[in-house]
Amino acid sequence: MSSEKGGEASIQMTPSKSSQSREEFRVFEEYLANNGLKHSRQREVILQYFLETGGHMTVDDLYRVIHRKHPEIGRTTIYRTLKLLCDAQLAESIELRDGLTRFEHHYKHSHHDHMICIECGTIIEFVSPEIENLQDEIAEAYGFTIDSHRHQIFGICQKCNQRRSKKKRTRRKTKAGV
Amino acid sequence: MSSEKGGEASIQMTPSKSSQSREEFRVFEEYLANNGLKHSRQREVILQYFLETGGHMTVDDLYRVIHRKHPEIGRTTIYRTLKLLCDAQLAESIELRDGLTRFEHHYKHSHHDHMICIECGTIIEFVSPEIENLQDEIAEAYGFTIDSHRHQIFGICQKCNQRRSKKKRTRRKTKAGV
DNA sequence: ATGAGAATGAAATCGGATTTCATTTTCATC
DNA sequence: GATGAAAATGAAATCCGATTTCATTCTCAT
Repeated sequence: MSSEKGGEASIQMTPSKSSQSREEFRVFEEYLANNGLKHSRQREVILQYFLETGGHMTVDDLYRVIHRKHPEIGRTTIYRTLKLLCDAQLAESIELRDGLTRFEHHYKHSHHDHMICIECGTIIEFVSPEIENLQDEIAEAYGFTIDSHRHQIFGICQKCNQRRSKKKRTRRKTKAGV
Repeated sequence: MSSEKGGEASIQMTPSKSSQSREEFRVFEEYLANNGLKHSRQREVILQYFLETGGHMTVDDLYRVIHRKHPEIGRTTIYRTLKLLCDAQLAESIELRDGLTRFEHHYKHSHHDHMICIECGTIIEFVSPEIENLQDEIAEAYGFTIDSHRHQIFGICQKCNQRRSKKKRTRRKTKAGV
């Protein structure tokens, strides 16, 4: 799950030049300027890697990836910068059940909830306007004003289901054979 | 929220004799017996207080309440016993956003989700079969087998809403007066 | 160039939860 | 009722993600 050596092919490790022109960088610059904060090389690098890597990264995931090329950037700065990115609405933090905070891309990403595979860790995003509506109705019935919510479904994803049933079939065959 | 001095009237501090006859004690005894575990005075006391106090207690809430009458019972034992109660299906742990684990009564309590007031901490339980159905449909569409879920709505409860609007009105009046 | 204020990063600290370990308690067996 | 093996206890140590501290470095308006 936490990409250590496996999924490197799918994750861009060396930010491409084109990413430099991403809107997100402008948004971040603006945010810093509007808040009397300063630009820094570290912040730029961290945003770069945050954008390049898939969503749902932990601080440590990101730290390990960045550390290879930028061993001078510390964990603390990554913690702080990710918090800044959240404040700037570029990132959003989510917490599943493992106690780790993960960071999603938030810029122009619409609201969604999560299904999490408890076997392989895959995170599937889903949206259900119907559920959101029911939620609003329930809140209203209680005189409750919604600020935010989290809706997480834990279970076994399709791939792991298939892997499991394959294994079971094999095991059964073996048993019968013996 | 965490009952330190305020809501004591509503929380039974000295377990009544009648609580001794609760079914939960039998379930616990059975669980212990079936798993080669031993009965202990501490475990009985902890279960007693767990049942007597309202749901959604943290380990520390429970520790403070128990400590007054039973200063010899340590936090560690409370941690361990609550875990046992979860294993025995008498309790269920939930985690909100404050990083603390809370324990609900689970015995013969049906599934529900939570609305949490971000002002006063009140936890409202709600059930929505419609949402559960939609959830199942979504999972099925993804070939996902649900193991469990958590659905938490954060916002302002009715009481706090009223308190707020009252304050606002007063403030407006004051401003106008000055 | 320069200086005030912000950013950095290593190390210390925080805090809830878990583990360790020496001691005590439980309970089946005699 | 005594006995001993196994479980339970609790204080202290440890874990671990996250935050804070603080001396140093960097940014950037002037």
